[in-house]
Parts: sequence; C-alpha cells; structure tokens
Amino acid sequence: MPELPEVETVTRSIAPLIGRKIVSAELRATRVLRGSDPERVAAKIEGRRIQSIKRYGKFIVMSLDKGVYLTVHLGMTGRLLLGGPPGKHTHAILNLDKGVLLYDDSRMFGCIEVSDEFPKRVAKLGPEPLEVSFEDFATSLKRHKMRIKALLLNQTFLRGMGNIYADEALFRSGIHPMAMASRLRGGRPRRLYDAMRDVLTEAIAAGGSSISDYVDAEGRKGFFQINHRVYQRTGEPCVTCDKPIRRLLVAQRSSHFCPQCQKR
DNA sequence: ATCGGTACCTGCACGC
DNA sequence: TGCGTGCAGGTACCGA
Repeated sequence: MPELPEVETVTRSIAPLIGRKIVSAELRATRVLRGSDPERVAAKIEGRRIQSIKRYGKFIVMSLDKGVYLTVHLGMTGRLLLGGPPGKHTHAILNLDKGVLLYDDSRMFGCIEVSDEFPKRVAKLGPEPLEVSFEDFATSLKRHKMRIKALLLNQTFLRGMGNIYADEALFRSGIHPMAMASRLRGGRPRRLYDAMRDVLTEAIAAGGSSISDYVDAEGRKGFFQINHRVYQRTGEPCVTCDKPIRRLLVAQRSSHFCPQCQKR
C-alpha cells in the first residue's frame, strides 16, 4: 500500500536508528531477498553501522559504513517495525546495538537488497514529485503518449506516486484518468502539478493513509484516508457535484473519478 | 524505445 | 462452514 507519503512517514519513524550498529541479522530465504543467499546478505551487513536513512520515491535506502547499502521497498504490504514480536510474515530481523528492526510482508511484493554501490533500481527512478520544477514536469508530460493515470504510476516519470495519490491529484485538477498525457493543454498541466504537490504534502502531514493495515515503524496509523475524495469512494457522492464516483480500469489498476468534474 | 498485459503472493469481504 | 470470485497501497518482465 505504501506510496510516497507512507514511505516518508516510515522513513521518519526509523530515523532514530541512524548511528546504530547492526549486530546480527536473521533473514529468511524468501523472494523478499530477490534470490540472494540469506547467509551472505547477513554477513555483509553484520557489524555495519547505519550512517544515513533516506527515501527515494517508495524506496528506503540505508547507507551503512564500508560503502554498503541496504535498500528496502515495502511493496503492497511491507512494514518496518521497531520491535514487537515476529509474526507469520516476518522475513527479516535486524538486531541492533540498541533496539531491533523487523521487516514484515504478507504478500511479499516488497524486497530487501544489499549492495556495494548505490542501488541501480533507485538510480533509474524519475524525479521526486515535490522537487521537480513545473517546467520539467510539463516538458516530460508532452513526451509521453500514455493515459495520464498510467503515466503518474510510472516511476521513471516521477518517483513515489501510487494509486491513491494519482486518483486524488487527478480529481483535484479536474482531469479524467484516461486523458492522454501529451495532450493536456492550457492550465491543466499546472493544475495537475499543483494538485499533486498539495495532496502529497497534506498526506505527509497526516502520516499517510491507512486503508487496511498500514502503520509506521512505531505502529501508528495515518489518517489521510478521511480526506480521500475519490479513492475507494465508488458510488458515493462527489464532494463537489454530488454525482456518484465511478471506478474503471486504467493500466489494469482501479481508477476512481467523478464523471462530471473530470474531463478528458 | 515505448507501450499494454500478465505474473507474482496472501488475505479479506462477499454471495451462495 | 466452506467454496468460489474479485479485490487490494507494487513492480518486473514479456512480446508487439
């Protein structure tokens, strides 16, 4: 579930781990390690100190001493937790010189990767939505012949947008999810840019959206879900015009929109 | 080179 | 109670 605001919230909640040393790592041989050998991964990070923790889109990159990087992606159901008992879906336990960090993930779409250089998958991502200039955003929009909803989900276009915030930003800017990105004209690119930044900023301030079970590393829920205007509100009245919110598939993902307020 | 579709997993809510 | 279906915050990979 985690998109940029949720991953930002998790990253902030594990900031106290900066400066801590990884004493031992218990890793299970699952797809979460992307086929890497658990023993070798553990050996690589044991004894390393966490120098920094940064978010890049939906990725969390911990830089360890001796040039080692520990990269975490939460996928749909991944959780990083500071302590607490391990559960059925706990795939990694990092014992620190003070405290413990658990990685939990029922669907296992997330991953933990260790590398000797800055992770290539992260280096390939597009710019941060909250950092990109409007000019770069507008230029990039024109280059893509895709449905705008699909483009917003494309992490090489922008990093960190996901299904919730794409739908919410499109609603706020009055753009239909099926609209072609390269054909957005007039004030629409600007409205989309502003809406995207507003919704992300508001969501970060609210600690993200807790749809089913998302919590930060301290177990705290986000509360931005109460401010969703279209996401998972199919059939409910539009907050602006009262027409029922509709749902359709774009790029195989549910897209929620108001047929009255959002035009192609 | 870009794209759309499919695959990967588990859990839950729903109707029968 | 159980079973089948559809749905869920994500990305990688394949072929057109």
